[in-house]
Amino acid sequence: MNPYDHIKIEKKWQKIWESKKPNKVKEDTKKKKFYALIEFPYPSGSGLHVGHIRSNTAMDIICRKRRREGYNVLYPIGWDAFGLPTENYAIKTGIQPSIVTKTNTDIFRRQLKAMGFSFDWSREINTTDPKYYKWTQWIFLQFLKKGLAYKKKMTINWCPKDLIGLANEEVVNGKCDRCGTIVEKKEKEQWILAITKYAERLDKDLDETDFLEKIKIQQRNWIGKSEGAEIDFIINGDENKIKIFTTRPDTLFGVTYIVLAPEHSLVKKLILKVSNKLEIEKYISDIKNKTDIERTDAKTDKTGIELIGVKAINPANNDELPIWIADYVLADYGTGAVMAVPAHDERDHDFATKYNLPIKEIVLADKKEIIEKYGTAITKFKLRDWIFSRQRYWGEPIPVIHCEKCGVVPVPEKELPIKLPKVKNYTPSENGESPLAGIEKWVNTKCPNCKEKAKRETDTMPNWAGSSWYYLRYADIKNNKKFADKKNLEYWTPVDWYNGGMEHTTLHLLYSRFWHKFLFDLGLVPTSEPYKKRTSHGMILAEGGEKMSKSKGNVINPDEIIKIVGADTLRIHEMFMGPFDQSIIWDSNTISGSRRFIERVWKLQEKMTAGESGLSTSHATKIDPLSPKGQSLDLIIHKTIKKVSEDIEGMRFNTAISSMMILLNEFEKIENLNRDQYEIFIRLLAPFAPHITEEIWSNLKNKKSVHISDWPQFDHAKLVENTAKIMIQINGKVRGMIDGNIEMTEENIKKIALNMDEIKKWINGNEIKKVIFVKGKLVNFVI
RNA sequence: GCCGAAGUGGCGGAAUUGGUAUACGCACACGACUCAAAAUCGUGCGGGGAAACCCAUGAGAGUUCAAGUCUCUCCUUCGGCACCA
Repeated sequence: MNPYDHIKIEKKWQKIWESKKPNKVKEDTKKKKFYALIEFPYPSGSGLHVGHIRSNTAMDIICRKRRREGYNVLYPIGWDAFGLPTENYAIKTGIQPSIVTKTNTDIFRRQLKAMGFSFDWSREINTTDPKYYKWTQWIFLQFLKKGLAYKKKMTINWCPKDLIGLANEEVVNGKCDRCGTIVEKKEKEQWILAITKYAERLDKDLDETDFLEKIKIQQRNWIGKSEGAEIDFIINGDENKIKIFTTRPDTLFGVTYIVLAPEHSLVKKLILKVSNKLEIEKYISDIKNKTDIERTDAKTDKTGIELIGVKAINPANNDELPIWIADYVLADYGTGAVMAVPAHDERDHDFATKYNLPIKEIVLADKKEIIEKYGTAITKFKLRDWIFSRQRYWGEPIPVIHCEKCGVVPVPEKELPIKLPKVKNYTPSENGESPLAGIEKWVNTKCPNCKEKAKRETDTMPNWAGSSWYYLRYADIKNNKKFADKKNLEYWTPVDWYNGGMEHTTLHLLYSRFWHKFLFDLGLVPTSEPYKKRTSHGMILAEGGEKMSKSKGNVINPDEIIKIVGADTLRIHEMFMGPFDQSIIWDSNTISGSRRFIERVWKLQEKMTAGESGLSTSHATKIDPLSPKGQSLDLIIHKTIKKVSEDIEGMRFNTAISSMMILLNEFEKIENLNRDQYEIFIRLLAPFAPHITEEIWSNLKNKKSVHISDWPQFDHAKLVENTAKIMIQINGKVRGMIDGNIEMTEENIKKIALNMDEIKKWINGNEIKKVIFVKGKLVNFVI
């Protein structure tokens, strides 16, 4: 037997798979389909991350199992290649982003292939390919047509380092999600996608999905649905009314004052009537100078000022209420105005205490009645519309033209794609314009409508655009008439199982659900939800629990590990490390255990292939040896088949591997292992370690690949244990053990137990008050 | 503050869902092989105790014949949201 040479074996089979393309799939209506998806990677300059390997291996195992269960499995891969890091690298080095992307995807592709993942490489996509982003642009035009893409001058979150506008989802604790710089406010015309139009459905339709509960909860929190009522408060001696939003109309009788957000449009009008105009103006300008972090920090004291001279009237009891403006009321939620009920609401209470406002005991009213009499039932969401334009180069150009006469004119669909022109300087400008604005030849064009001189839009789309629909393109990547043919979509979609990171829950996952629903409404996709099931992997962290990053120099390079121990060992190691859904700290020292396991699997072949006739005879005589513990080996094997099968589906890869280790330990102890039994083991291990198992499988003179062999089925009959160790307990503590039969009766066991010295000792003449009997498990004497 | 997840050996972690706590692996110790080392194989490995036994699953109570698992109170860690009316 040759020593295990992972380099030779892995190269050999990868070459064969490369030429035979065993995982290339066709739409085959006779077969049940299984569409498995992992988040396509951003091809960064630091190469494949061990975290990619974790999630890709997990889904690879599931796919390999499903193929062998008869499914037609689509497991595709591509590149989400637009984005800032590539562009920043281009700025630094002067190398074109498209070239950087090519270099990086080549590296990623090589690394993924070296891991033996069973992707259908014939369906590889790249979001930066004009043939791909033609359709990203096309979908944008559909949004525009339906009025769901609009341009608006607004205060946006501006990252002064990246020189880019950010979506709400990209601002974390007032900082840029990408670089950590404190976000500034900037007035700018922006393209917006009206995701809020879909808020209700994005919330409700989660019910239909099989997403992990924590994912549903996080999305629901983010969408922030709350049901309540709008109630108008008349202003004394003024034709204007204050419309407030409340989730507790039943507390209307406890209202003691009204609060407007400082930015509320009514403030400008009411200020003309008040006696403290100057103070109010000063207050408002002070607020404007605060950053979001300063203003929204719940720990800082609430501030406010009364509009002296105007009063609002409570419609329920005609109380005259003071009107305040305060920073704790947000302009962009609800109506930007609240009715304050200090007896009920903690924030109102704090504020009332601070400013000596009355606190009135409340009697709860009938909610429905209040709404009927004084207001309108309404549902509000925290979700904001999606700021969709970026002032950068490396993204899809937004396909519209600005004409002085005709305004915003969509690029005619037949002119798509609007390709990114080559640029010399990728640096964005301080005034917030995309580098594209500097390319006059590209910018200056003709209006498709009136044929007069016009200018192209120079903003590009965010990196979330291409990933919002990529799973649809996999169904039909070569189509140049549609983003994907309906027939293909009907066969493959929805995605059956999508695994990805929790960090995308309120970004990519939400955005793509939104796009999908929009396309569904246009009749372009067959289902209203894109993904049936969504699971999530835990992150792999560097020592000390930190994120791995190039700048910290704590990145683990998979190439080195593959070279030293092999891809199969790395796969096993990452799956064995710990529970798949939990984050874990990388520890290179423990890989040796997985390598030892793989080597012992390799060595076990000797028992099979040793001797000239070893192979065929052991196949024929099927003896079922007993394990040293006296259990039938068949029983252990069938238990393992059950465990591995169930654990794969439940993503409990760590325990699946441990059960295979246990089986291997048994195999090693047994002299006359028969070939069928060993082959079952190899077939179970194959999804985890595809190279070594394929090699062993062929050494065992099997003609076809192990990866198309049937998935082992366990036999219920063989799972029945008839021997059992029966515990004898005294007061719930184990004091003895009987080797017995699972069918033994209570009387029988009692008789034996009461004769055992170690039991007699404990009973010692005490009265037996009660006996608990669990068949095949235990007898408990209560004394 | 609210929502969610989790606290088990020196370490990563198991535990048929209420029935032998610490599977599997790492590390460690001893032994075999070797001139020697590495690798490999074998044995041991929660704590206390000479033993009988006793004590241990973040802390404390409770339910139960029996609790890592169920209930309550509290503590800690990690994620998410956060002045959302």
